[in-house]
Amino acid sequence: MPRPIRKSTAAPLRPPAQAAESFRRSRRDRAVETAQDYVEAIADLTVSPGEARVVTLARRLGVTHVTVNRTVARLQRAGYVRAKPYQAIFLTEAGRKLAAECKRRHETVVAFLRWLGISEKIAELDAEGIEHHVSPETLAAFERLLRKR
Amino acid sequence: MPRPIRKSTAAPLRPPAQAAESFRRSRRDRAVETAQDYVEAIADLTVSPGEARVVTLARRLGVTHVTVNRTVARLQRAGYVRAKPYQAIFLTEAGRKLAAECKRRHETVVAFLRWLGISEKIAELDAEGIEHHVSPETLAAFERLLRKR
DNA sequence: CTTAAATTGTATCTAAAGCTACATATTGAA
DNA sequence: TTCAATATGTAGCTTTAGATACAATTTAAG
Repeated sequence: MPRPIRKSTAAPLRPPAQAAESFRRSRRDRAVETAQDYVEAIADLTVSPGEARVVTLARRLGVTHVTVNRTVARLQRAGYVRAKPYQAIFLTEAGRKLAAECKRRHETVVAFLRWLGISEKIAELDAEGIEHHVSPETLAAFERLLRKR
Repeated sequence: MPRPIRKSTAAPLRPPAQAAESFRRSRRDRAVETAQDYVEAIADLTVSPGEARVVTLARRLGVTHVTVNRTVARLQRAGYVRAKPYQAIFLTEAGRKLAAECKRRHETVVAFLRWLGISEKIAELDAEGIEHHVSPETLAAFERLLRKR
């Protein structure tokens, strides 16, 4: 009964494709977020308590050791970590580089939120979600503001 | 060979659990992000071109009509939309409310990024990812700054 | 040196979100 | 009114990320 409303027979293809771009990026981001969280946590744990083990990672990330296991295997395939059965997990050069970038970006986002007057706790919480979606341009804008504060 | 390094026999449980909180929230958020993107898109399309159809939504969100179909079914189970086979998709009262909240938040984030000097295009792109992770506190801080600009 | 506890690994399930390929329904135009 | 094009639906595959239950290994303590 109710017929679809269409502006023309030839459906518009350009404008919608452009509008979809931000959604696509947002989704694609999700695939690397986990990797970033893991390498950052591994880098932390390698400093203290001295090495990254499966259970320690699981506690830090709030998941079971099974999830950690599978994800670490994937990160190894992707070339970010080295891991052998029943041993500690180490970052590769690529992993260390990624971790450093993430750490810097995370700290910038937290500092920026703190500058806005957000409490330490909320800033940490929000940053964890936000940091993965901040473009270089926006990160630069954050840093600019923090410098001239 | 290499033995795990442990500070004490009784592994610390409190501090790590607290650290894991932000990761858990960030992950939990992901589950509702899709719902928010969909209801916002449906609300838009209901205004123009007049109704939300499966293909239109698919083009807007940059996915196939199959994905839209399955997700719309889930949103219906969740009580956000009404949808019957081969007909347009409508928001329920709950869906309209959620869409309005998302729209307002999205616009605030974009306006804030624009205020920081970010270009329209990048602001839109970043906002799409960031908006889902902005707490009420942080949103309020954005609005405060925009008011006294 | 044995053994209980902790850690790590494996098998298997679930759910979300993406896809292609194919089937069915609807619309609009000849 | 038929029919081709468009829209919608369905079947089945993939990946990611979570889980429980159970098996195997390692560590630490007696």
